[in-house]
Amino acid sequence: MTDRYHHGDLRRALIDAAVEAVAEAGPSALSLRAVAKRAGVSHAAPAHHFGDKAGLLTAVAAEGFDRFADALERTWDATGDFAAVGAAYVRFAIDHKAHFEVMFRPELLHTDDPDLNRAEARSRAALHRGTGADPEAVFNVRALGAWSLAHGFAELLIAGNFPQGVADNPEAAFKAVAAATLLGE
Amino acid sequence: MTDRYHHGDLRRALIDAAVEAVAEAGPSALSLRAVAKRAGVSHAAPAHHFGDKAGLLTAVAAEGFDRFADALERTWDATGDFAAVGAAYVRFAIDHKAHFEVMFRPELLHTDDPDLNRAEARSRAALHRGTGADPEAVFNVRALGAWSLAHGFAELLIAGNFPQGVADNPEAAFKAVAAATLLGE
DNA sequence: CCAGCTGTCTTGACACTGTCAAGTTCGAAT
DNA sequence: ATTCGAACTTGACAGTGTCAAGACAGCTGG
Repeated sequence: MTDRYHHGDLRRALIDAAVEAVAEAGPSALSLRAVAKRAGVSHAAPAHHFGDKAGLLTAVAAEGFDRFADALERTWDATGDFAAVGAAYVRFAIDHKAHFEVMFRPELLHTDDPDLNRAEARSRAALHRGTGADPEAVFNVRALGAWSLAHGFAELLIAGNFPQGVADNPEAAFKAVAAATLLGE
Repeated sequence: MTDRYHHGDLRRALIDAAVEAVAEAGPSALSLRAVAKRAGVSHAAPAHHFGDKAGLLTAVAAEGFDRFADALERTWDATGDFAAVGAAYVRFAIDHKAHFEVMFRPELLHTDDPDLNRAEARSRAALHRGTGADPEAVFNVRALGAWSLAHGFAELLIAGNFPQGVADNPEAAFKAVAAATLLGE
């Protein structure tokens, strides 16, 4: 039924396939040929859309940063609470593990990709807002601290460094940690 | 002069070569054959000592955790101050970027390796001590918070997500961040 | 002194990888 | 109706990890 040529939205299908593959075995084990097979196309089809392997991962990362920004903005608008934004940070890392594992790994990406940079900037702005920092300041210690706390928590958690109790309810655990460590207003 | 067989301490030489290679291009770009060439041996020599690629990276990670524990213990003994331990955490990530990039990436390692587990436990104990947490408690929010803060700061820094001012003097920046965000005693 | 054994390293092979060049197919514009 | 260009395939190449087999060195017991 489907033509061999002109798939329709192969770009989309390849990104989805890549996300699945990354979710299963991590970014370093990703194979372009396996992604192509998963999408039912020839082994060189990905290169046509993304240039090379880093190009495909860059597209995944860009999509990740966009959804990330969405999630952060959404919970900030709904709660206006930093701890909630931090919990959303952690939740995103778990629910979109594949995206997250790629987003902060510049050696796998084309860091000058305009789409990636745009999505990155969105996330950065959302984060800045969520930490209550002055968006004009280039160097805000409160913002760096809040970002570090949420990011470190997320990284350590998805790498399996935290005890079972944390993994069972990560958002609550993060809120407890934030309350116990962060300075008040 | 050098025999082709019985190198002397090939295991050591291979680990060093691997560390150099990782430092240059990251763990995912590591090639066993390139490591072998760097050490001046045949392409299959690494497999004999480490089994496979993950085995070599596991050895690197274990060495990393040992040096990491050393550094943390040293600064805790010298200062007794958490912020100093956190700064040492960050300093280690910078000075031993290659080791650090491998240590927290379980999908690249043999996570059941006894040597790795021993070194990991050493680091964990040193960290626990450095955060002033009860070593018996399995779930200490203060310890998790301090660990997350230092780890997140280190990860974001070496991934290039922080402004230039932070990279210029990372230890001072971390201490400032810790002072501005962490609750007091 | 020397036979055999064990661990160290090499050689050769295999299937798989990313990337490139060339070819094929199809939709659309002219 | 023809040309044109984008989408995708096919085929090739060098490089990869891993495995089996072989070559070598040094020790161990006679």
